Amino acid sequence: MIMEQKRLTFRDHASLLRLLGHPVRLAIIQRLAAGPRCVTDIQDLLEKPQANVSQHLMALRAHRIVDYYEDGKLRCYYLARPGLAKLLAGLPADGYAVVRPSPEKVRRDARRLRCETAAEIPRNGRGRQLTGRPGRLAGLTTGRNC
Amino acid sequence: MIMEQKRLTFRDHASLLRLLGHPVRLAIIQRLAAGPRCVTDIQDLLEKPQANVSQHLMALRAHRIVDYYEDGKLRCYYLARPGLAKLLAGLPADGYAVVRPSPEKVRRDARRLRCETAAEIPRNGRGRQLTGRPGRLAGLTTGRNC
DNA sequence: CTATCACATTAGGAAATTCGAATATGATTA
DNA sequence: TAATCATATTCGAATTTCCTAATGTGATAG
Repeated sequence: MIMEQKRLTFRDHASLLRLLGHPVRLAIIQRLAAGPRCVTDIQDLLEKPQANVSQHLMALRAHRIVDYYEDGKLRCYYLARPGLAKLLAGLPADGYAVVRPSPEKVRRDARRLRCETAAEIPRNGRGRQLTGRPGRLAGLTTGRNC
Repeated sequence: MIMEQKRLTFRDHASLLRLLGHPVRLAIIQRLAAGPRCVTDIQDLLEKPQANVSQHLMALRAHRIVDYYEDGKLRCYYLARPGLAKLLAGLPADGYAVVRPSPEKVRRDARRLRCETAAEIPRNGRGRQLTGRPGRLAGLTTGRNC
């Protein structure tokens, strides 16, 4: 089995997350996680108009989240990436824990990283300046540290 | 510690995923995963204009993905939900495995679920019909099974 | 062959997002 | 106090997303 490791960019991830970020599409994924379904059944379960469900399925198909086999005149959709669905199912439990670190530590760490940034960024001469920003740094404003 | 278990809907999940579904916001989260940062540093690292970074931070703040402490005239942003960032980091490895089940099994399972659907849905008389769909089912079309 | 079923596709407008430019604000420095 | 720095907010336009209505299509039933 040949694996293409395509080095995914933020853009790739973002478009996948945007795709998942729709209530109807999430509902479709949840239903399909329980087993394959034909389009009409999905419609009935979600109580959404046919064209709309079809469009969302098309979108999911385009990113290979789902796929289908034909069965007579039915199309049996199934999850092409079960791992993704499982990840989504676990999202609230893992992802929603809010943390409140001590202000002092946050401030200290931010200052330290700020100093490292000055070295990290190749602002010698003038690096790439894609946007019309002035480019502060190396002249670190307030003599707070470093 | 009191936990509000707010029973999250698809709508909630979707809006969170949409929020994460932007390359600049993902980049911000990645940077903050390495430690807290002030806004100017984030700007420099991402090479994006100030207003834009500020807007994205505002969006992330609104969903409590990030928060900040003040340090003089700086604002030190940090991840308020580290678990979410970790989940995002692991996303490509876990979520991208594509599966290809046998057509026969998919078709069989879809048929079986289709039959269960007929019982599951309370279409007696006429249930809620939010959308103007005709409402097939119980009259299962083709005598394929059940 | 004709009708119907299951689904896809197209077209258009409404709504939401995104971004840059300009402006505002509040702390700090001179 | 005036100037500046770090950041936020507002405004409007460009772009994208979403949905409904209408129509197209291929398989099957009659």
